[in-house]
Amino acid sequence: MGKNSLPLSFYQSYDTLTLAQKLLGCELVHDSPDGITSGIIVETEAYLANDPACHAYNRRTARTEPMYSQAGTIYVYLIYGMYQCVNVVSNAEGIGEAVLIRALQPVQGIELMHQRRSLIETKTAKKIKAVTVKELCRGPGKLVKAMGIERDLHNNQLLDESTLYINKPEFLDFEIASSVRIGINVGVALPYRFIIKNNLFVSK
DNA sequence: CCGGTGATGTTC
DNA sequence: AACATCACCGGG
Repeated sequence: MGKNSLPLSFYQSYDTLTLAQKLLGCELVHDSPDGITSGIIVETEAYLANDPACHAYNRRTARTEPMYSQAGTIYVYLIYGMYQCVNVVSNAEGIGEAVLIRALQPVQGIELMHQRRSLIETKTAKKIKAVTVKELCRGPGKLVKAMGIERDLHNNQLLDESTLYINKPEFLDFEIASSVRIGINVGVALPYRFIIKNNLFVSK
């Protein structure tokens, strides 16, 4: 928390495709009761209002309503019954767009991230094999688990008095590469995925 | 490869 | 009320 965190005006200053790139190199921080965890954002995807892969595409419902609120709002959703993903809402109020955070390079609270990732919530709660630091936040479901992001953050804002916020860029000198997005069936040709080129913490 | 898992949106 | 869909992950 403090002077390094991005103000709402930052999220409001760019269109969604630009914001998805501007967030690369910034530090996502979660100040939870268990401790602080954080990581550099190394991979994002943009979801636009005219984009069939976007949850808010031709839909304005209870679930997608936060996507229509002001930029800097947090959109968390359940996917495949088991995993949560976190998005930064973008663009003006009334336009349903967001940026999905897909991978982090862990910085703070790495031990806590390991603890959170070490169990899966099956009936048996059996242990999964040990993960390396590189694997801790490599994927949208994994990073939400490692960061301890819960559904209660949904529809909150990324203010510095929030428990979840984003700091100004830690990395400044890098190249951005773009590609098609992962795991979707529509809008497959759109090059709306952005990564820090040559970063080892990007997902496959 | 393939199945687990449950909310959501759409259709009937 | 029933069904198809899904911005994922881990086991094999």
